[in-house]
Amino acid sequence: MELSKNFEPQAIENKWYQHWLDKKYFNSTPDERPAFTVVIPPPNVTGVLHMGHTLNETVQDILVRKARMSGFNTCWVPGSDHASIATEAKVVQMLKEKGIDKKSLSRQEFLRYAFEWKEKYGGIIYNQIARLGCSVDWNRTTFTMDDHYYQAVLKVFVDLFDKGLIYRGARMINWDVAAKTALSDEEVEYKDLEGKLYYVKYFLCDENGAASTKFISIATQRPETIMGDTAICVNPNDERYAKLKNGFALVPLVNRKIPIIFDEYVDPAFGTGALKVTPAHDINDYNLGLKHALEVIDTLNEDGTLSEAAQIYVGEDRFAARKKVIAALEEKNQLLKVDTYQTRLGYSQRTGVVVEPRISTQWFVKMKDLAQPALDAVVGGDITIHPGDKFLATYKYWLENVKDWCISRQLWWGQQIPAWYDADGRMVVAITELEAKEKFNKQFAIENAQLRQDEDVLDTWFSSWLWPSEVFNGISEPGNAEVKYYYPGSVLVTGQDIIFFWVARMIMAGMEFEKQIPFKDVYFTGMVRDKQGRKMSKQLGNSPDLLQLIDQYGADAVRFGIMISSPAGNDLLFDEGSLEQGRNFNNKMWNALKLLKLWASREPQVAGGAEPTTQTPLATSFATDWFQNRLSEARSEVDSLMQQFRLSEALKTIYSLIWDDFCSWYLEWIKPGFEQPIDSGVYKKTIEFFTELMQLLHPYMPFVTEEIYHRLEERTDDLCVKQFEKVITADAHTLHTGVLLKEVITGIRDVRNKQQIKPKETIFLHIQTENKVIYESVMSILAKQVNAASVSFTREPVAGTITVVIGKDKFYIETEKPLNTGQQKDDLVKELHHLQGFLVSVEKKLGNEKFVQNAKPEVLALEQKKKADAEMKIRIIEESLAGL
RNA sequence: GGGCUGUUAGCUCAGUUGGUUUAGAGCAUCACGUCGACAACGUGAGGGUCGCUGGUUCGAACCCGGCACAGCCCACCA
Repeated sequence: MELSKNFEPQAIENKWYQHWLDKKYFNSTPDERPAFTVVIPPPNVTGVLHMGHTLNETVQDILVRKARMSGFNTCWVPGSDHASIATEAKVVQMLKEKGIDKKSLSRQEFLRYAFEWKEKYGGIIYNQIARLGCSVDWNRTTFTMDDHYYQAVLKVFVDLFDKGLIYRGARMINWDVAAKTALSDEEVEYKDLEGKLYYVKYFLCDENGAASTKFISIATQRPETIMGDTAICVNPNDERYAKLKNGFALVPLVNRKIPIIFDEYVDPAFGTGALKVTPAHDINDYNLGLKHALEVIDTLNEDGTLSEAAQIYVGEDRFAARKKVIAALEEKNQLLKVDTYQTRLGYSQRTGVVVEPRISTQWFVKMKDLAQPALDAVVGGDITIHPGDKFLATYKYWLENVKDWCISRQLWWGQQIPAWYDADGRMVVAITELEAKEKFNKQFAIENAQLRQDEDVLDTWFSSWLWPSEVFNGISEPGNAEVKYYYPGSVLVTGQDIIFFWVARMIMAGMEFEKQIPFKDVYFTGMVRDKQGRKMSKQLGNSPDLLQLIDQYGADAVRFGIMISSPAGNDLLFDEGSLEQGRNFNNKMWNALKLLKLWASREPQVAGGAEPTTQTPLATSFATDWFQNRLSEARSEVDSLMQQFRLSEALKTIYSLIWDDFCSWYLEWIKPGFEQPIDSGVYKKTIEFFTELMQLLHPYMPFVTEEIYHRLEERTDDLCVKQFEKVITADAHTLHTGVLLKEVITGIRDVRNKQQIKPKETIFLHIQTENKVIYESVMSILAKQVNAASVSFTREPVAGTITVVIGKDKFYIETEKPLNTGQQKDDLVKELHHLQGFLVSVEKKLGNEKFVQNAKPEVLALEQKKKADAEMKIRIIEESLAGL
């Protein structure tokens, strides 16, 4: 079959992916092999894969494929998350574009639209995962709103409620005014910015509310909330305000009388030392209000507009109202001054609006008891975090200081909270209405109660925390055969940004419901940024389209590019240049394949046949010997690196093994002469090496390796499931000879370059060495690689030549044209200076009595060897210089 | 405000318990090259007083203190 000039990924990717699917290589059922389980961090169902996912999925696929080829029964579960807020916002937007207002729909109608939307767009991410080559078990695709999953979430809710770990109550929570729902603390992102501090005049008054001309000045960031003020607070030790004891003041604009209270919470040094207390709209004020039994006046509606309670500017948005309040205060001469001020505001992670602290009745999970086992699992070492040093402290701190988790959301897209109320506000928690009625009967002796289910749904993370277990129906059918076999998972690969949202909570859920850790290792990938280090974002337009990249470079090149520049745990600066490098790597291997095919077409001789072989058997046998050992050496390096999750370094090792050792050295060493056939034994060995290389690389670049695997030889099996052989320990002596040979070749080529000897011009090489045996074994390789017409040994320096010194050996290069000894002399002098400097430092060390006394014997011996080597090299160079 | 991490070649990073020939790789750069796999290539080269500063040590990129800069996480001061 004719091979194309370059590797063409488009032509083979779909073919092989389909083939792997047809062969069911990715499908797993429990058997006698050990399981290697990975659950995908489920992306948002209506999302598209961004570069962060790409990195994540690639890392998982590498680990899974490697395990699959190493005797494990691998099971990688794909799926997606219903992402309640994000998806609901998209559906609401879609409806709006169609001219439909969410409010005009019933819950059922809305959910029908939402499921339609999910069916339409949910497939996009799965297609992208497949295009990337991910070896997921598609039969196990799970969605967090699948029936069994939905039931599992409800079951867990009821269970935790019965255990007293879920409660309902009015608390101050974070409110998203755009989505009109409560948020958890984790869903709020804080940003530092420059705000303004307004100093407002509050007139004092008597207990009847009669205004005085005296006033107290108060600093606030949020003048639009003053209508909700229910006190002014000062520090009891602040002498300036001591005379205000039992006093009152009037809220500006609305002239409501409020008490002046005293609490040490107030910092006299900040602002004016007096604080307006607005319990409905600030967490600190709320706590202060509780302590002093203050009235709560909520002046905001759920959408962030001012409520009736505000009395003025009712219905205006909070920020518009702020401007109006400021203007009104100014007009009444009650605005004293405005300062700029560094502050921090909380924004909703999903909708981006400024979050409003709001008192509201919500459902909460008590976290303290759940946190302890999750903490122990990681601190005790049952779960290992990679890179550990970086995240262990963060994880610990969060769990040790964890607060209760607000899990109710005022949305429709999600699992509806299984709490049931009757008209009198009595409540039970039960999965079905029928069960709820039974409970009502039991608890309240009410038969056939008229019940209404809680309108709210649960936080998305309240379903995703069950993921490692419920993808195997571990919650809905506890102890089933699959969950027993696959749980706990092997490794969880995810972004460090969801360590609290998801990782910590999965560990809690695992410990609570399975009584076992959910996975043994956690591997945190860094964040993908652009090459200038900026976050990827739609606004900057620096977030590439994955499918377009795959079309352009091929999936293997994308995987290569993202992995080669992805040091463990660090952020990754994404640069298309690295994809190019991946594409070039594909071509390099493709061309090596073409070379082998070229040799094959020249009818390889039968080894030991009648015809004389054209190669020096000794030389080719060294080449194959050497590469065999080099391969073993690299394989154990790769294994060790991968075990430490140093995937980028492992890839670099393989890359260099293939490009440098195999293509640049080995193939050149065994390359037959012009129009000569290759020795069949060497050819066979080479096919084996190439095969092993493809196997080693396959987890990283599955498509090109599978293709080459099948083109190297007719096969009935597939690389995808080819099991790794045991690594044989490499022979150090052979490896060392290889290193020496490369060094000699490079040294001589360097001289050729500097002397401007054309590649076609031959040289005569004379070797002066005490170790002839080594060079005899590689003589023909050496001759070919430096284009020497002859290689001979000598006991004496050869006049009229250029000398190259490698180790203890000298190489005299003789040519027919005159040589530039000036250049040679400069180089030798430079080298001499370097060695002399080095010698001085070694001698200094050895001359130091304390060193000789304290250093370990092997260190001392090494230093002495260094000294001897340096002295010898200096002597050799001096001799060479004398001969010039 | 508290905590964590980092600072090594133009860029991105290695450098494993302090000693392994006075610091390594990839990319980028430069020179030469179209030779029968490969110019998306080959051969070779140049490039770093390891952020600064004290200290420990016979010996420090590595250990300790201080400083500077960068990044991240956490925190209710109006």
